[in-house]
Amino acid sequence: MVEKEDLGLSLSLSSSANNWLNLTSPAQSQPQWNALFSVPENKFQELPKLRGIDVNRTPMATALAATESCESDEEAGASCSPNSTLSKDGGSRKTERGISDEEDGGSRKKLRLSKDQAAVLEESFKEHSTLNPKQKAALAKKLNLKPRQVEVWFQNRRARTKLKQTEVDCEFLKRCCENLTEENRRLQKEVQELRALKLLSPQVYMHMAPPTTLILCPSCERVSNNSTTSACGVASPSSAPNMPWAPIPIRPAIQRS
DNA sequence: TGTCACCCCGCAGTTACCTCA
DNA sequence: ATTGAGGTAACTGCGGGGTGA
Repeated sequence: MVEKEDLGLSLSLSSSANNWLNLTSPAQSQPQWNALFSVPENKFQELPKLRGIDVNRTPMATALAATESCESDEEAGASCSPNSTLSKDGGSRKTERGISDEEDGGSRKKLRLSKDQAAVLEESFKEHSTLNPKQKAALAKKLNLKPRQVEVWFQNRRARTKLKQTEVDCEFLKRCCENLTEENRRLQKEVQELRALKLLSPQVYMHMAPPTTLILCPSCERVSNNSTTSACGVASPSSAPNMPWAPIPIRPAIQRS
Protein backbone atom coordinates (compact mmCIF):
# COMPACT_ATOMS: atom_id res chain seq x y z
CA MET A 1 0.00 0.00 0.00
CA VAL A 2 1.01 3.55 -0.45
CA GLU A 3 2.35 5.17 2.64
CA LYS A 4 0.57 8.14 4.08
CA GLU A 5 3.38 10.42 3.09
CA ASP A 6 2.92 9.31 -0.46
CA LEU A 7 -0.73 10.11 -0.66
CA GLY A 8 -0.07 13.47 -2.16
CA LEU A 9 -2.03 15.19 0.52
CA SER A 10 -0.29 18.46 0.01
CA LEU A 11 -2.57 20.32 2.27
CA SER A 12 -2.04 23.96 2.70
CA LEU A 13 -3.85 26.78 4.30
CA SER A 14 -4.77 27.96 0.88
CA SER A 15 -7.70 30.21 1.13
CA SER A 16 -9.30 30.25 -2.22
CA ALA A 17 -12.62 28.52 -2.12
CA ASN A 18 -11.86 27.03 -5.46
CA ASN A 19 -8.67 25.58 -4.17
CA TRP A 20 -10.06 24.46 -0.90
CA LEU A 21 -8.93 20.92 -1.47
CA ASN A 22 -5.97 22.00 -3.48
CA LEU A 23 -7.41 20.23 -6.45
CA THR A 24 -6.87 20.95 -10.05
CA SER A 25 -9.84 21.27 -12.28
CA PRO A 26 -10.03 18.80 -15.14
CA ALA A 27 -10.18 21.58 -17.68
CA GLN A 28 -6.97 23.07 -16.44
CA SER A 29 -4.98 19.92 -16.51
CA GLN A 30 -6.47 18.13 -19.47
CA PRO A 31 -3.29 18.34 -21.53
CA GLN A 32 -1.44 16.38 -18.88
CA TRP A 33 -3.92 13.59 -18.77
CA ASN A 34 -2.09 11.48 -21.27
CA ALA A 35 0.99 11.56 -19.12
CA LEU A 36 -0.90 9.32 -16.80
CA PHE A 37 -0.52 6.49 -19.21
CA SER A 38 3.17 6.74 -19.66
CA VAL A 39 3.59 3.34 -18.07
CA PRO A 40 3.53 0.58 -20.64
CA GLU A 41 0.10 -0.86 -20.75
CA ASN A 42 1.18 -4.45 -20.50
CA LYS A 43 3.05 -3.72 -17.31
CA PHE A 44 -0.05 -3.14 -15.28
CA GLN A 45 -2.01 -5.82 -16.94
CA GLU A 46 0.67 -8.23 -15.88
CA LEU A 47 1.17 -6.83 -12.42
CA PRO A 48 -1.31 -9.07 -10.69
CA LYS A 49 0.35 -12.11 -12.13
CA LEU A 50 3.79 -10.82 -11.31
CA ARG A 51 2.85 -10.17 -7.76
CA GLY A 52 0.97 -13.39 -7.44
CA ILE A 53 -2.15 -11.54 -6.51
CA ASP A 54 -5.00 -10.61 -8.72
CA VAL A 55 -6.92 -7.94 -6.93
CA ASN A 56 -9.94 -8.77 -8.92
CA ARG A 57 -9.98 -12.35 -7.78
CA THR A 58 -10.10 -13.84 -4.37
CA PRO A 59 -8.56 -17.27 -4.08
CA MET A 60 -12.01 -18.69 -4.30
CA ALA A 61 -12.80 -16.54 -7.27
CA THR A 62 -9.60 -17.67 -8.90
CA ALA A 63 -10.55 -21.24 -8.35
CA LEU A 64 -13.87 -20.54 -9.92
CA ALA A 65 -12.35 -18.58 -12.74
CA ALA A 66 -12.93 -21.34 -15.17
CA THR A 67 -16.62 -20.95 -14.75
CA GLU A 68 -16.56 -17.21 -14.52
CA SER A 69 -17.72 -15.66 -17.71
CA CYS A 70 -18.13 -11.99 -17.09
CA GLU A 71 -14.59 -10.87 -16.39
CA SER A 72 -13.84 -9.92 -19.96
CA ASP A 73 -16.82 -7.66 -20.22
CA GLU A 74 -16.03 -5.54 -17.26
CA GLU A 75 -14.28 -2.89 -19.22
CA ALA A 76 -17.65 -1.67 -20.28
CA GLY A 77 -18.34 -1.15 -16.66
CA ALA A 78 -21.59 -2.88 -16.10
CA SER A 79 -21.72 -6.46 -17.10
CA CYS A 80 -20.09 -7.96 -14.06
CA SER A 81 -21.38 -5.36 -11.73
CA PRO A 82 -25.05 -5.35 -12.35
CA ASN A 83 -26.53 -2.53 -10.48
CA SER A 84 -28.93 -3.88 -7.99
CA THR A 85 -29.19 -0.73 -5.96
CA LEU A 86 -32.66 0.65 -5.85
CA SER A 87 -32.59 4.37 -6.07
CA LYS A 88 -35.10 7.03 -5.31
CA ASP A 89 -36.18 6.53 -8.86
CA GLY A 90 -37.67 3.27 -7.78
CA GLY A 91 -36.04 1.42 -10.61
CA SER A 92 -32.75 -0.26 -11.20
CA ARG A 93 -29.92 1.85 -12.46
CA LYS A 94 -28.20 0.63 -15.52
CA THR A 95 -24.78 1.55 -14.21
CA GLU A 96 -21.86 -0.24 -12.74
CA ARG A 97 -22.70 0.94 -9.28
CA GLY A 98 -23.22 -1.59 -6.58
CA ILE A 99 -22.66 -5.28 -6.47
CA SER A 100 -25.15 -6.87 -4.19
CA ASP A 101 -24.13 -9.76 -2.01
CA GLU A 102 -26.82 -11.75 -3.63
CA GLU A 103 -25.38 -11.28 -7.06
CA ASP A 104 -21.81 -11.53 -5.88
CA GLY A 105 -22.07 -14.92 -4.37
CA GLY A 106 -23.14 -13.74 -0.94
CA SER A 107 -19.71 -12.55 0.19
CA ARG A 108 -18.31 -9.08 0.02
CA LYS A 109 -14.90 -9.07 -1.54
CA LYS A 110 -12.28 -6.89 0.00
CA LEU A 111 -9.56 -6.57 -2.56
CA ARG A 112 -6.37 -4.76 -1.82
CA LEU A 113 -5.00 -2.67 -4.64
CA SER A 114 -1.37 -3.23 -5.45
CA LYS A 115 1.24 -0.62 -4.70
CA ASP A 116 1.63 0.14 -8.38
CA GLN A 117 -2.09 0.45 -8.95
CA ALA A 118 -2.40 2.79 -6.01
CA ALA A 119 0.52 4.83 -7.27
CA VAL A 120 -1.06 5.28 -10.69
CA LEU A 121 -4.36 6.18 -9.10
CA GLU A 122 -2.57 8.72 -6.95
CA GLU A 123 -0.90 10.22 -9.96
CA SER A 124 -4.18 10.54 -11.78
CA PHE A 125 -5.81 11.99 -8.70
CA LYS A 126 -3.22 14.73 -8.70
CA GLU A 127 -4.33 15.57 -12.20
CA HIS A 128 -8.05 15.15 -11.66
CA SER A 129 -9.92 14.72 -8.44
CA THR A 130 -12.82 13.47 -10.47
CA LEU A 131 -13.00 11.42 -13.62
CA ASN A 132 -15.33 11.49 -16.54
CA PRO A 133 -16.61 8.13 -17.78
CA LYS A 134 -14.03 7.96 -20.53
CA GLN A 135 -11.15 8.63 -18.19
CA LYS A 136 -12.53 6.20 -15.69
CA ALA A 137 -12.80 3.45 -18.27
CA ALA A 138 -9.32 4.15 -19.59
CA LEU A 139 -7.81 4.11 -16.16
CA ALA A 140 -9.65 0.95 -15.24
CA LYS A 141 -8.41 -0.72 -18.37
CA LYS A 142 -4.87 0.45 -17.73
CA LEU A 143 -4.91 -0.91 -14.20
CA ASN A 144 -6.87 -4.01 -14.98
CA LEU A 145 -9.57 -2.93 -12.59
CA LYS A 146 -13.28 -2.52 -12.92
CA PRO A 147 -14.46 1.02 -13.62
CA ARG A 148 -16.50 0.75 -10.45
CA GLN A 149 -13.33 0.11 -8.47
CA VAL A 150 -11.70 3.19 -9.93
CA GLU A 151 -14.79 5.19 -9.16
CA VAL A 152 -14.90 3.97 -5.58
CA TRP A 153 -11.20 4.64 -5.13
CA PHE A 154 -11.62 8.23 -6.27
CA GLN A 155 -14.62 8.70 -4.01
CA ASN A 156 -12.74 7.40 -1.01
CA ARG A 157 -9.71 9.42 -1.94
CA ARG A 158 -11.75 12.60 -2.10
CA ALA A 159 -13.19 11.77 1.30
CA ARG A 160 -9.71 11.25 2.74
CA THR A 161 -8.53 14.54 1.31
CA LYS A 162 -11.49 16.33 2.77
CA LEU A 163 -10.94 14.74 6.15
CA LYS A 164 -7.31 15.76 6.10
CA GLN A 165 -8.25 19.31 5.18
CA THR A 166 -10.73 19.37 8.03
CA GLU A 167 -8.02 18.29 10.43
CA VAL A 168 -5.75 21.06 9.16
CA ASP A 169 -8.54 23.60 9.53
CA CYS A 170 -9.28 22.34 12.99
CA GLU A 171 -5.66 22.73 13.98
CA PHE A 172 -5.62 26.25 12.57
CA LEU A 173 -8.73 27.22 14.51
CA LYS A 174 -7.28 25.71 17.63
CA ARG A 175 -4.15 27.82 17.32
CA CYS A 176 -6.29 30.81 16.52
CA CYS A 177 -8.29 30.23 19.68
CA GLU A 178 -5.17 29.87 21.76
CA ASN A 179 -3.73 33.10 20.43
CA LEU A 180 -6.97 34.94 21.02
CA THR A 181 -7.13 33.64 24.55
CA GLU A 182 -3.64 34.88 25.15
CA GLU A 183 -4.44 38.22 23.53
CA ASN A 184 -7.55 38.52 25.64
CA ARG A 185 -5.56 37.83 28.75
CA ARG A 186 -3.09 40.51 27.79
CA LEU A 187 -5.78 43.05 27.06
CA GLN A 188 -7.61 42.31 30.30
CA LYS A 189 -4.40 42.96 32.11
CA GLU A 190 -3.91 46.17 30.22
CA VAL A 191 -7.42 47.32 31.07
CA GLN A 192 -6.76 46.73 34.71
CA GLU A 193 -3.58 48.72 34.49
CA LEU A 194 -5.36 51.57 32.78
CA ARG A 195 -8.12 51.60 35.34
CA ALA A 196 -5.60 51.75 38.08
CA LEU A 197 -3.81 54.53 36.26
CA LYS A 198 -7.07 56.42 35.82
CA LEU A 199 -7.78 56.27 39.50
CA LEU A 200 -4.36 57.54 40.35
CA SER A 201 -4.13 60.39 37.85
CA PRO A 202 -7.27 61.34 35.90
CA GLN A 203 -5.43 64.14 34.16
CA VAL A 204 -3.40 61.61 32.20
CA TYR A 205 -6.21 61.57 29.61
CA MET A 206 -5.23 65.03 28.68
CA HIS A 207 -2.15 63.63 27.00
CA MET A 208 -3.48 61.11 24.53
CA ALA A 209 -1.60 59.80 21.57
CA PRO A 210 -2.91 60.30 18.03
CA PRO A 211 -5.49 57.77 16.73
CA THR A 212 -4.23 54.31 16.11
CA THR A 213 -5.27 52.47 12.96
CA LEU A 214 -6.41 48.96 13.59
CA ILE A 215 -7.12 46.24 11.09
CA LEU A 216 -10.17 44.04 11.20
CA CYS A 217 -9.35 40.41 10.58
CA PRO A 218 -12.10 38.92 8.41
CA SER A 219 -11.50 35.41 9.65
CA CYS A 220 -11.73 36.02 13.34
CA GLU A 221 -13.44 39.41 13.19
CA ARG A 222 -11.05 40.86 15.68
CA VAL A 223 -9.07 44.02 15.38
CA SER A 224 -5.34 44.17 15.26
CA ASN A 225 -2.82 46.96 15.13
CA ASN A 226 -0.52 44.84 13.05
CA SER A 227 -1.26 44.92 9.34
CA THR A 228 0.69 41.80 8.50
CA THR A 229 -1.06 39.32 10.72
CA SER A 230 -4.62 38.77 11.70
CA ALA A 231 -5.84 39.58 15.12
CA CYS A 232 -5.76 35.95 16.05
CA GLY A 233 -2.08 35.87 15.39
CA VAL A 234 -2.16 33.21 12.72
CA ALA A 235 -1.75 33.72 9.04
CA SER A 236 -5.30 33.54 7.86
CA PRO A 237 -5.98 30.74 5.39
CA SER A 238 -8.62 32.70 3.65
CA SER A 239 -7.26 36.14 3.20
CA ALA A 240 -3.60 36.39 3.96
CA PRO A 241 -2.27 37.65 0.63
CA ASN A 242 -4.78 40.39 0.03
CA MET A 243 -6.24 42.05 3.04
CA PRO A 244 -8.77 44.60 1.91
CA TRP A 245 -9.92 44.98 5.43
CA ALA A 246 -11.27 48.30 6.40
CA PRO A 247 -8.95 50.09 8.76
CA ILE A 248 -10.83 51.03 11.86
CA PRO A 249 -9.86 54.19 13.63
CA ILE A 250 -10.29 53.73 17.30
CA ARG A 251 -9.92 55.71 20.43
CA PRO A 252 -6.50 57.16 20.90
CA ALA A 253 -4.20 55.10 22.96
CA ILE A 254 -2.91 56.48 26.15
CA GLN A 255 0.52 57.85 25.93
CA ARG A 256 2.59 56.35 28.64
CA SER A 257 5.32 58.15 30.46
C1' DT B 1 -42.47 27.11 -20.76
C1' DG B 2 -43.26 24.18 -16.84
C1' DT B 3 -43.44 19.50 -15.16
C1' DC B 4 -42.30 14.87 -14.62
C1' DA B 5 -39.69 10.63 -14.90
C1' DC B 6 -35.45 8.86 -15.49
C1' DC B 7 -30.51 8.61 -15.43
C1' DC B 8 -26.05 9.69 -13.70
C1' DC B 9 -22.99 11.32 -10.34
C1' DG B 10 -20.88 12.94 -5.91
C1' DC B 11 -21.09 12.81 -1.08
C1' DA B 12 -21.77 11.31 3.80
C1' DG B 13 -22.20 7.61 6.49
C1' DT B 14 -21.54 2.92 7.20
C1' DT B 15 -20.00 -1.85 6.76
C1' DA B 16 -16.83 -5.46 6.01
C1' DC B 17 -12.50 -7.09 5.34
C1' DC B 18 -7.47 -7.05 5.83
C1' DT B 19 -3.11 -6.12 8.13
C1' DC B 20 -0.29 -5.55 11.90
C1' DA B 21 1.27 -4.82 16.51
C1' DA C 1 -3.29 -18.23 18.43
C1' DT C 2 -6.06 -14.40 19.60
C1' DT C 3 -7.46 -9.80 19.62
C1' DG C 4 -8.16 -4.93 19.05
C1' DA C 5 -7.12 -0.86 16.29
C1' DG C 6 -6.44 1.35 12.10
C1' DG C 7 -6.78 1.58 7.14
C1' DT C 8 -9.51 1.20 3.26
C1' DA C 9 -12.39 -1.10 -0.45
C1' DA C 10 -17.04 -1.42 -1.12
C1' DC C 11 -21.91 -0.50 -0.19
C1' DT C 12 -26.17 2.37 0.76
C1' DG C 13 -29.15 6.13 0.53
C1' DC C 14 -29.90 10.77 -0.62
C1' DG C 15 -29.84 15.05 -3.20
C1' DG C 16 -28.76 17.66 -7.32
C1' DG C 17 -28.07 18.38 -12.27
C1' DG C 18 -29.07 17.10 -17.02
C1' DT C 19 -32.23 15.49 -20.53
C1' DG C 20 -36.08 13.96 -23.20
C1' DA C 21 -41.09 13.36 -23.47
